[in-house]
Amino acid sequence: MPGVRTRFAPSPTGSLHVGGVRTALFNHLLARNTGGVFVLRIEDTDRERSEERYATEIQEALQWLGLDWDEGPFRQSERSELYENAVTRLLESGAAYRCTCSPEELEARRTAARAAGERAGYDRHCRPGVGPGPAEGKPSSVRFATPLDGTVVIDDRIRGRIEFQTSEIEDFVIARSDGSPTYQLVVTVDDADMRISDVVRGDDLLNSSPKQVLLYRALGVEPPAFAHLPQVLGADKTRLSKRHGAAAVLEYRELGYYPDALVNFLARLGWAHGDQEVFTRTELIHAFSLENVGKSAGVFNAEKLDWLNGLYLRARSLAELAGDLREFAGRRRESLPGDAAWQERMVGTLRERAQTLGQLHDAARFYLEDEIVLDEDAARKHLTPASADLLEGLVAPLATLDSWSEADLEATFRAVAERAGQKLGALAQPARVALTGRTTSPGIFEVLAVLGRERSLERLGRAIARAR
RNA sequence: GGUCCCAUCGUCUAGCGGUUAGGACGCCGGCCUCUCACGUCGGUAGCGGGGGUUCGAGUCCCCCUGGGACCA
Repeated sequence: MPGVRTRFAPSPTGSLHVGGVRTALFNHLLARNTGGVFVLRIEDTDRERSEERYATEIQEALQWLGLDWDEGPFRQSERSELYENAVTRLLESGAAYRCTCSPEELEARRTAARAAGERAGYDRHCRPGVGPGPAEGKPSSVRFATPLDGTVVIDDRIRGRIEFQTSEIEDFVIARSDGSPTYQLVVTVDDADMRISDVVRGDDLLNSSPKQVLLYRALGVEPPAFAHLPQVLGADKTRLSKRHGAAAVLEYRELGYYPDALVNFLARLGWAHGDQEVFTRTELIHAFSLENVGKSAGVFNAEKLDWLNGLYLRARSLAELAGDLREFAGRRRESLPGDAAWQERMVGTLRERAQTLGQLHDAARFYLEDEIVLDEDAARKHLTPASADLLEGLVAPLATLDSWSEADLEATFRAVAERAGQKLGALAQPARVALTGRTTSPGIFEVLAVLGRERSLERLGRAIARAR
């Protein structure tokens, strides 16, 4: 069996979105688990809508996700000669013919046909031996001469056998009157030229597969195997677009998601391996198979991605996580104060409460900035005259505490609370608001320990003043 | 309009004729506890409908319904 060769062929007409990434991922996994080759091809034949910045962005996104390719990126815009040759060959072999019908003529006959209750497709007016033939001296497009009868069978690796009657396939255009080749032609010529063995793509292209098979035959090339992936939908079950929160993949980087988490999540959207939810890259590569890809469209479940990302985040060592946060803050054009050791202690107190680096960074604000943001509701509830007295009782013992350790801090709190005849919570909550500005935070002793004595006492003092 | 595809908890899914229909996210509750979270234990919730085939259908076949894609 010749080696597996898969490809990902995006058009640079917009940012790469998560649906596209999943297509790329499945192609990548299929190539990797068979020891095959993964090809990247930029389908930039549409000069009007293609933009270089998107071509660049797509590659950056794939690299960020670790979806490395073995060949390419090939550019269709640099391969026109190949397409022109193919059109010429098809014309010469009689598999295609010139058509001089103008858009107006086509539209008129189409309307008439529909009124007469007939098929709306091209009427084969210019096809030799069928219609009157092309007119002289008019601009011509090139159409494929679809066999008048017969069937095309797609043995889809996900959906099984799908049969198309060629009589239902009209004589589609393969080259426009300006000579530019159409999608059907270009894709087929490239896939054939690049010896793609498995075309894995979205099921929105399912209906164009029989046309491509016909082209392969006419070109004298054995068609590849096909696998049509179900769509990825937004929460409202419509196609993914900008409206669905983060659509562009690189936005997930800006939000602080891990590429491995996103890949893990996307792999499980439409594919399953028993009950397993969490996969390393290696496991993914070994476990993946097209046969286990589902057929129905799937909704992008953002909460599940968050959960998974939290798992990946918590699996990082403190040193790694501190490094991740430094890099992330840098991306936001901010930097972290303190040395690496202090940063590690800080993220250690926060990581169980964050699912993304963005959340981690936001939650770290009271550590990072001198001025805390005081939540008004929290202050009203916890910074009262009564709690001011309680907090006051903390000041002297903390100021003279021998070691600023979590254990000693806790002992001090418990002693102060007990002397006041209060539970620990009655003291801890006001202290939390005083130190962090909020009612929820890491453990109060951890917070004190990381903040340090000076900053802690200063914040306590200010809170007491405000509470009175 | 034509062709094609799809259909198990709210969501992602396991299931490949015999299961108390399993797991995960979410949600609800218990435990842990200085708050929140993490963790842990438990709970809620599903085979779209109708016909067949079969001793027996979530599973196989047909129809309907409902989604969707492409072409026009």
